Amino acid sequence: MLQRPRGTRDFLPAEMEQRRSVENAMRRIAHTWGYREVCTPTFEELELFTLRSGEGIIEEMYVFEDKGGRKLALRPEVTASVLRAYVNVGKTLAKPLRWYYFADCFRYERPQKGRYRQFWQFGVELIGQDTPLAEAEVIMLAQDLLSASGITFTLHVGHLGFMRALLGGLAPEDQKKVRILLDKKNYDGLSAFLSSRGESGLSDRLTALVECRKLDDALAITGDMPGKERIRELFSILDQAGVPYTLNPGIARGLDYYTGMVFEAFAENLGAENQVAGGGTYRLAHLFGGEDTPSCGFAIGFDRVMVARGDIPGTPAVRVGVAHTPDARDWALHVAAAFRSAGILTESDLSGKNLSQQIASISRNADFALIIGRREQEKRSVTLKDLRSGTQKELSLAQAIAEVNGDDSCR
RNA sequence: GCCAGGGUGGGGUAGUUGGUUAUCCUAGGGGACUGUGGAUCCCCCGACCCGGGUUCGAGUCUCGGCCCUGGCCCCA
Repeated sequence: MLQRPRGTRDFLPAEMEQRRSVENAMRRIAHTWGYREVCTPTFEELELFTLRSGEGIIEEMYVFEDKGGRKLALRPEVTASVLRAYVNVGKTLAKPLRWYYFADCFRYERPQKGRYRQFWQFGVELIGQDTPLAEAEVIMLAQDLLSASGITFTLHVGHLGFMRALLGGLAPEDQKKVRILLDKKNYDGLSAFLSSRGESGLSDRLTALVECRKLDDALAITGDMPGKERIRELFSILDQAGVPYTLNPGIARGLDYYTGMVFEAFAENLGAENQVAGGGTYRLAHLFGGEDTPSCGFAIGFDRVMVARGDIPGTPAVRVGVAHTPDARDWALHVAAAFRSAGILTESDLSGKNLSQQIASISRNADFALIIGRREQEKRSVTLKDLRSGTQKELSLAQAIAEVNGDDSCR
């Protein structure tokens, strides 16, 4: 038997309904913040991604050549595409741009819990505004979106300025090594490494900074630093707005294109892959041939949100099944059409079996049965049977629709 | 790429020291039954992940691969 490709999934209706319900909740939230959807190609020129992240990522991408010999890649994330689109077709729009996307991405990695080779991201980019308020808005929107998804999570907010203030004296290569050691909490290794660079005093200050959870303490460690007032303002906005965040000066996000604020969100009960969102302030547009443009954004790992959320049964729509005798087919079709026009989920029995069997079949998954036989057809009426109470009555079409809709609104 | 544990009908399972036609539940389909309920009866569908090896004989032992689940690495 043919198997689906490794790291991909099939979603059956029950799961798709849950996914769509969360997706729609996120869309609604983004909409109320004034963010509008964009859609970019599923595949892009390979260079778009190597420009952003270096040649190393080719190993972890789906890369292919098309029939014209172009080097292409399935998108491993969407931010690069969105910024490319901005440079290509969006740069004359009035700033700031508030954009969001919901898109599947592809990475060639070892699948595990919350990690698949095809996965979905819900992301937001705020382009062309470089203020603490803009950064705060993006964080608050992330908070709003994750809350709406129904998961419990913690939000960690940091700023690259802290670490830069301490590491400024080191060569870029050494800075990277330090960040990796810090990220792994390998403090002995860190201390040894910094001693070898004649910076032994830095080690304690760095570890203190990474563990630090109060802004004043962090600033005390870094001393005077560029952008200090701006950082104060950002966190003051978050405090004023009551955003439940944890200060985490240790977030490095490992990437060179982040320029200031960075944040991550972690969900419970997700195992090793518990990060459900990440983002920050960055600059990318100039890499793709545009003007240097400040941007801020994040992506939510939609599949991880769904795993963290667990099964939350939705309220099923009221369902109506239509049973009919062969001589009443035309009236039955008319009745079904009228119910659907009224917005009611209406399934016609297609089997042509006798009424008894049709009703038996309908009663397995519907709330009401409509029974349409010659009697009803002649009187232009319907027999509506409430399958939960077992009661039934013969009604006009309009009355029956009102009855079912009334029941629906009580749910 | 690395480590560990797994893989028997669609789902869940039994399968003894290797030994008939692989068990049971459930789901699905069909029939009996043409104006009223999920019933009943009968029938059907459908599995040992794939390939090599050992053996008279492999679901069972062995090797390789694939896939799944955790974890490591990575994480744009």
